[in-house]
Amino acid sequence: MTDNIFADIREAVVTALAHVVPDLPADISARVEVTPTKDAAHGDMATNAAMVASKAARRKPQDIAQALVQALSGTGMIEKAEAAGPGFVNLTLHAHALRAQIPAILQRGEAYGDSTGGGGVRVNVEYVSANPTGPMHIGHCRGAVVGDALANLLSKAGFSVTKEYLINDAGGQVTALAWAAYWRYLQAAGTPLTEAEFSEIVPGGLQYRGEYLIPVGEALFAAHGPSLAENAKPADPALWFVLVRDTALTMMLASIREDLDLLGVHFDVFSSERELMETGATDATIARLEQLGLIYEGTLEPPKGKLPDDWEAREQMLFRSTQYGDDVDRPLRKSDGSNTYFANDISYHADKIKRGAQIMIDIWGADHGGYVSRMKAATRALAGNDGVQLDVVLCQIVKVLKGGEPVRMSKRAGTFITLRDLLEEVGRDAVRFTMLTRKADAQMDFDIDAAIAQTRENPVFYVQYAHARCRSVLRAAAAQMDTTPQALAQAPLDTLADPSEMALIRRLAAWPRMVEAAALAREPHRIAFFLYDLAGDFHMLWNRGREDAALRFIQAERPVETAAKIALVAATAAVIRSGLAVMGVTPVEEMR
RNA sequence: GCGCCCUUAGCUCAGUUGGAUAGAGCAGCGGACUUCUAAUCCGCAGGUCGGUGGUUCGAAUCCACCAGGGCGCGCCA
Repeated sequence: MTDNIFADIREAVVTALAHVVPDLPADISARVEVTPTKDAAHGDMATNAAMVASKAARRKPQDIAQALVQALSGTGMIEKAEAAGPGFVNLTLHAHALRAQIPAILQRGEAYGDSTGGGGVRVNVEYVSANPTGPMHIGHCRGAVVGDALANLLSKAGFSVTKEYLINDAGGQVTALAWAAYWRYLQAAGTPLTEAEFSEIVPGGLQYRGEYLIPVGEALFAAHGPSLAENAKPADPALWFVLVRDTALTMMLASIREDLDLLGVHFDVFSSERELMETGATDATIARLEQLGLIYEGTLEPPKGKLPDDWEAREQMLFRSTQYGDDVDRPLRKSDGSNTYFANDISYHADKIKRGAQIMIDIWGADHGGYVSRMKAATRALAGNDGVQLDVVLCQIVKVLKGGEPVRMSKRAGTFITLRDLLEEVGRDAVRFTMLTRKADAQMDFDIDAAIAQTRENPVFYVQYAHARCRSVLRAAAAQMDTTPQALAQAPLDTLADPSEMALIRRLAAWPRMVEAAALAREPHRIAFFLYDLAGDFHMLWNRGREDAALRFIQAERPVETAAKIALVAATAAVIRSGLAVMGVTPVEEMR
């Protein structure tokens, strides 16, 4: 027996199938599925066992189905088995077997649905990894929520999960940040220059013009006075660059961590790209690839179609990613001899493997989609026979709407809506839940009004309301009975028999299976939809109590029935909390 | 030009990894409050799953081609 009633029944089916079809190859029985039925007329569960075994057994699916029906009917939890359609076996469980999930849920509480299926395999989930060059914005937010929920989901599914953030504190963006922070410093020092005049002396021009760097400039001036400039005019970068850069990085990272904290996202590991580079890790990684014969000096074909203005053929160090399924080989060195970002990123992934990751999952923005195949190629090259695997989850763009109109500007950041703006307006729970109401690889419209609306349209509200209703009933019931989980788990449940009660129990029993399937697919949004459906089942049952007094949860004259119903309500609340915990959303006790 | 992602009801989206008659919400129409909060619920109506072929017992799902939308395509990270 496990928490997962589907896994239990599947075991029974596979065992029966082994009797019906001796010598069945293992890969065939691995394909046997036991799934919930869509239609209650088909019983509680259906299995495809007869159909997947048909070819290997050289028997008609219907024949095997008939034999399975014989073998399974009336055994264990199965009350009835029927062959149907092209070879399905529909299973109807004893009602008491389904009801038995309720005490199981009450005993486990939020841990219900925890699985050992992951086998403790070490998974590294890397997400956000925003450049520390400014505040977090809406684009980062989706990746943060999806990554965090996926990491929680994998933990629940029995994987050993590390949550990791890579600080991209190297490269040209950081140089640009230093110059932008230096501009704010000059302003704090009372420079006579205009922004345009300053921009002319900045290599590549002034970037990052948002107001968020003003505190950095002020902090630099407070700490160092006018000493980093010459009469409030730009001084030799040798005098200030490292200091300004590091101050800006430190303050930006602190601000990002504050934002993440407000979002409820916490990492186990922060890795620094610059530290990794300074240890020479990238050169070591390139040397290793060279040993594998995967490095050569060569010239890439120009991209087809419209050429970049400054295109010229150029020989550079290339990685044979085409050997691992990529379209073209990829450069590891720029023309000035420094490493490309790709080279550093290979090295970073090698580092994650070295630290013990068996599965790496990267959460990226959709604009990095073109990068997936080369990084997977690099991982395959590095992993050799160890079988370390890289999965990439791409998060598509989020458009923020308010009153149906796109929202773009942020006062603080200038060009984008910040995470903090959104959190202030919508709140953490609604942001997190709403971000999980779409598949990651589908574009999302985030409507601020819809996210805070208190109607069924808003799944955040609808699920929270269901939980609050559960708690409300439990508070009321506590006046006349012991409502602790331990006490409720002892309640006789035979009186739970109404179709809407049984439908709710079936939904609850499907939760462990949902956790495993969503974790396998790396799709945390499924949790949001499951909870929405579960809330619907509960609201329906609640309202049926208005029409039919026998379905009301608290019935003063009938303590036995009441105890059973309250146990069901408590189990419902526990599963909702279990799901919300994966999503990082706080369950509410009452609506106000 | 090439690669990746997407296309499902009027609108916004699910679809349990290839299963049975494709499901929700909104919008539309009709109902349910003396009650554990009606912020909810029930019913009706709404579909050529972008298109055409293919794979097989079986396709919204897999493959090929086509159309439309998004993202990307050597010294950005």
